[in-house]
Amino acid sequence: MLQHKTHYSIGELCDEFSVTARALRFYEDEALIAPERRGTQRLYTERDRARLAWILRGKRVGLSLSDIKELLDLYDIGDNRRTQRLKTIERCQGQVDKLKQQRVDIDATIKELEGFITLVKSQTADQSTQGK
Amino acid sequence: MLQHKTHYSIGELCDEFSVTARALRFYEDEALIAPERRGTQRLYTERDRARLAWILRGKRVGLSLSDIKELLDLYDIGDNRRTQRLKTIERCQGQVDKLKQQRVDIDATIKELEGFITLVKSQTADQSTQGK
DNA sequence: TCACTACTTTACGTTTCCGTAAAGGTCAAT
DNA sequence: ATTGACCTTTACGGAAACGTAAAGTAGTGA
Repeated sequence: MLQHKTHYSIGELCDEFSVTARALRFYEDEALIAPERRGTQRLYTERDRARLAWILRGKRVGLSLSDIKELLDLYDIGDNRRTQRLKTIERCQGQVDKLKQQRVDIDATIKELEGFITLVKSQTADQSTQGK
Repeated sequence: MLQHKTHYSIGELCDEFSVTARALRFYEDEALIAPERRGTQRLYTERDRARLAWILRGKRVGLSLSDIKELLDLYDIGDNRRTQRLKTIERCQGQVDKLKQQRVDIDATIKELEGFITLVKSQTADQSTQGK
């Protein structure tokens, strides 16, 4: 049975994801994760771990913690009222649009930087030719 | 001759790029742009305008102002020493790598959000079918 | 001359996302 | 019993990127 651990200590998650305990506690203060307790110590479940992965990826793409919280909450709500679902779709679509625009910007920036690199490299090649 | 203006006031640039004058002055304090002066007022050239566009796109992809400054400076330096050029290439390549990783994260996030949207939409469709 | 608009500087305030002590609790191994 | 590793809370600190008055200047039109 390939079954991974069902519980993680704060230190384990820190090591796995290369974040500080301070950060994890901060995310908890901000209600992004809510690990159980064994006495005073935190016990993270597999679900908490998945949420953490989501949080960190969200950060890498430039979402704020409150954006991330909102999206995570939307996943969880399971609210069946139609209006609520429409709002959910709207919010998500908004983020998707932002991310798509961001991808356009990223591609343009990569292109420009790579062009510049090529230019500088060609100069370096010139000199090394002369330098021989 | 299709020639655009050669000089812009701070207000014009603000309108064009939807940024506040405060932001532009802040970028100037941080040495990201250095407009001329006519008396006390700032006169932005076409080059300043291009730099501003670069700055704002850099921001949109999540670069810090100091990252942006560094890259802009690299464009300008024209330092011909070989070691300097190698450093330049290294820095740029580093940013390119970061941006490529970011694109991977963005694609994954978009995919996940769109999947979720599809799911919620299907539930909404169910209910509207029943609701008829 | 008066008013208006666009510009200027100086300077303190704000939000986000944690870093970094400080001071201590818990449990296992020596 | 004491060390050490790992955990806890509370609370002040700090960089980044501006926001936001406050108070003054410069040109323009009526």
